[in-house]
Amino acid sequence: MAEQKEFDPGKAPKKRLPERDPERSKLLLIEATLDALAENGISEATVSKIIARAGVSRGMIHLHFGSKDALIGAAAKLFSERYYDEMERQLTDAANGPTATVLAVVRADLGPQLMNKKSVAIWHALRGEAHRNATIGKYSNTRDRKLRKLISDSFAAVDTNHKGADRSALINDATLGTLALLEGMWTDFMVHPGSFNRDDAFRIVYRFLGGLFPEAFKPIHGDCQPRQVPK
Amino acid sequence: MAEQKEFDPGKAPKKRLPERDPERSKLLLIEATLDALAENGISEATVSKIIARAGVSRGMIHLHFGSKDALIGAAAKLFSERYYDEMERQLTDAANGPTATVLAVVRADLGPQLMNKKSVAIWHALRGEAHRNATIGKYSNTRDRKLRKLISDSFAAVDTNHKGADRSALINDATLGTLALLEGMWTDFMVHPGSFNRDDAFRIVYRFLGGLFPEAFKPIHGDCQPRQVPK
DNA sequence: CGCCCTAATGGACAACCGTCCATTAAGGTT
DNA sequence: AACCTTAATGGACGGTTGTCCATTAGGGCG
Repeated sequence: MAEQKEFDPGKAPKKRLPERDPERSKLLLIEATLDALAENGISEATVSKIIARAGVSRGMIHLHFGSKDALIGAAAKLFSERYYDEMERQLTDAANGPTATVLAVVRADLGPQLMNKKSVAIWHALRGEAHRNATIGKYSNTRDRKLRKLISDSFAAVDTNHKGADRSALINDATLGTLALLEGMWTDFMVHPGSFNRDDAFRIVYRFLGGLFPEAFKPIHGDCQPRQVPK
Repeated sequence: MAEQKEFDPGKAPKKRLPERDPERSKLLLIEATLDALAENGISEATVSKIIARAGVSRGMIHLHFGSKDALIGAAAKLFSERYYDEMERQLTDAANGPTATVLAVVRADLGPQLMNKKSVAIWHALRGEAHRNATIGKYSNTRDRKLRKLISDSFAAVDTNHKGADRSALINDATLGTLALLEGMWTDFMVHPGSFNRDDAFRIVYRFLGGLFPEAFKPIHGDCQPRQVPK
């Protein structure tokens, strides 16, 4: 099984790729793991299902990763890295000033490249196993910390009117609140994929920001709404 | 094991409870299931572990519930009912006016009776399996819908200044935003149980509410903070 | 070509999974 | 007492799990 090699028109016309490629095999397995997690949750992401998806033999997981848990850890690592890479890619597109940065983070997190059925399903599947697999916890925490610092610094640059304890409390509240709100939006998206609306979600976060920093995030009234979330 | 009957001083002095009690057995199994989910996640909540915790024999699950999935569904049902029962109990304590109701809901959801390590772990374990077990999805949606209606109605009563489309959008945003914020706080509590602070979480939600309804939820300044979260 | 290194295979393995059922026994009724 | 209903038991069952390893075979080098 799984030896189809795309499809074979006639007589193998351009067999240039090496038949043995450990890096490709690893990636195939990780990709298959993410697919399995997204589609069926952690309890269905078994060795048999994963190797069937990847189209490789049973021994590959032990050969390249040592164990299934290590494979899942590697999948969590790649997933986390891809999230942050895509986030950074979108930030360089529109990085002028702290206010724009915060809005760009929110817009990116709620956009279809980062928040979609597959990534949200993977995220929740991994969350449920984070306490059992140390690698998962490690990489979801890494992502979390990077994002936290990014927007915390932006809020610090936004807020130029306060001082002292008030100021640091406000920045901290804005950071934690924004992250919690986005986290909750991901859950909402997963639970109600049909009725969830990206623009509504963005507007809600914007209202939260406007409540904390009214000058930077001007209140919405009527048809003067912030730019729409992409797609 | 698990037949200790409290402790046995001498010669079984007061053997009054019936030896056979199907309701007690069911509850023992459900409780053991919730414990197993909280402690080890869904992948470790196996039949063997559950019956060992409950101290009953292997055949009980099939006898009383028909299958393991049905048992987990029953556990999800009880968990969900207990959440809402406790929520209502805390609401009757202080139910005067819509503003107070919303704050009571937030305070209750963030309080130690509802949001604690065990319940948060169970909640996330169940979330990950909701797509596979229809009963789980059913009961978590029921809870969600009841809570949504409760606070949505309260916001409608709070907001007496707007009208038309603006009004319904505001109420909807407040409802979705509050729920998402609370949901995100549960996740934050689970991921960072050490650094999470209930009062900070409450203040953040309060700031969100104050941003949307400034008259009902007066801005915080300095030492005039809203009442602390219990415990 | 023959040689070596190692990617890749796929079956063997014990351990465990969830389900089922023949059997035991508790507690009430006649 | 004998009898009936049914809660409870615990072992047996076929299937699947994740790990491991003896074997095969690809591809670069001498």
